[in-house]
Amino acid sequence: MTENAYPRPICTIDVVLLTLGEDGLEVALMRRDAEPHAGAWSLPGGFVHADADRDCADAARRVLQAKAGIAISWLEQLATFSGPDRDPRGWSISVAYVALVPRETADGTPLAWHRCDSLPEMAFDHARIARTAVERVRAKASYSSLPAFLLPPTFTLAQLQAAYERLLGRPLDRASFRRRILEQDVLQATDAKAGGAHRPAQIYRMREKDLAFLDRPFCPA
Amino acid sequence: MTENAYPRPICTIDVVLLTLGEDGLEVALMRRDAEPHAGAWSLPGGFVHADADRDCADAARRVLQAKAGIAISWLEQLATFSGPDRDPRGWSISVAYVALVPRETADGTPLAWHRCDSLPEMAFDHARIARTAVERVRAKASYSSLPAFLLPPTFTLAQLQAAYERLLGRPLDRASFRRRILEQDVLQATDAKAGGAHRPAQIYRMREKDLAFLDRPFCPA
DNA sequence: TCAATAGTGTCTGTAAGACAATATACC
DNA sequence: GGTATATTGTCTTACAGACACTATTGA
Repeated sequence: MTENAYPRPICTIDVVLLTLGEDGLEVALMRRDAEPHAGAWSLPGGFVHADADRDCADAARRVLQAKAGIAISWLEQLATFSGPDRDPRGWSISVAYVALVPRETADGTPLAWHRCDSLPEMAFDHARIARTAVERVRAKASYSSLPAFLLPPTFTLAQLQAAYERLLGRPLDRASFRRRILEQDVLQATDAKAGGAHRPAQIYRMREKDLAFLDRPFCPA
Repeated sequence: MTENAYPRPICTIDVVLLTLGEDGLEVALMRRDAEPHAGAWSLPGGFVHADADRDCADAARRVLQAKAGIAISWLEQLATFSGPDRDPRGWSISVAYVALVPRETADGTPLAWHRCDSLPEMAFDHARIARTAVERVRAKASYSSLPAFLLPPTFTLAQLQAAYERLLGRPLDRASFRRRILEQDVLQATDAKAGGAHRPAQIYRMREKDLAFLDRPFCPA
């Protein structure tokens, strides 16, 4: 590796911020207010601030705080997209992140939420980035506790099962779901019960803050 | 996103080139011949060439061709590592890739191969990058056809099973392995048989060039 | 015929899916 | 008690793991 004789690429980060609506995943989009692609839909993103950001994930958190006013419960690096043509300003790199927020948090946000199965035209290669994120999240739903990060901090098993079902795109057996999830030891029963006009449900929270991997995944088929 | 008022980070790519030895995964390292960290072990890598590379993966392939003289059978983006301290020259980004080569290809290479379970001191954060790659490859072994990419284009079931076992770190039942792998329909029998002093084994090749995901993963435990 | 490895058949325990039965709340 | 949902129990089936058996080669 010799000293860099090459011009440095443009370096940005972009965030695919997702939440779960009635009809499946929704992504947060913004209208670009500057060129290039002014007026087009785009993912929240921006340049890395070398003086302030400790790394790219930190930049992603800063952008979410600035543009959506939220601190994120779950953030994961997705992939890095690069090439000479994706940004008209020149050879560029975008480090993309996926973030998940519960519906309630999403609704308190100035962002525009779009259903992921019918994305609008988007600036740069942002549509491709968003599709990659959706694939990743769906895949990860089958073998991890990821869907819990689309729910509020406490939830019932029925709510959790509904989140899995919407991500996996198929119904799950109630009894099997309960057995599998509970024996994974990722949930912790709280001392609260859900109200309502019927038998109240036990309310759970995640045992750990982090994503947990399931010993036995849900078959994606 | 406003016009970039910030200095652009240093942008490099690094490749964790892996092969499978008797005692498990081995990684290809080089001695750095320039500052910083001259003389230290490092991953093959380099700067992105904005005039020549179509994207970062292309840069990774170019580096492997130049430094190892090989065209790679499998290359996957691993993750991007970034921050102000990982490179003494300044705030930097490294897009890291994992590449797999069969033993025979590895041996025909000018690189130094080190066992992954006892890495030497390495330049930058390359040791961390290498560890992340090894984790990824081990995890992926349990639910995909990845181990086949550490073998020559054709192989016997016994060789494939041995590759899985070395990556998973535990023995697998011969009959179960055969059933599971064959019913996944990822292998294709050739018309050749392996020689040797015993009953010859059927020789297989991958049905597709790409990584295949298994319906039912091998339990990592 | 023996040694060594390849490939097949059978049994058993486990767990998932289906579904019925029971529990618990509010009305 | 009625209704709606939560939770538990039971049955059946599929399959992974264990392991024994058969097959095929060269020596």
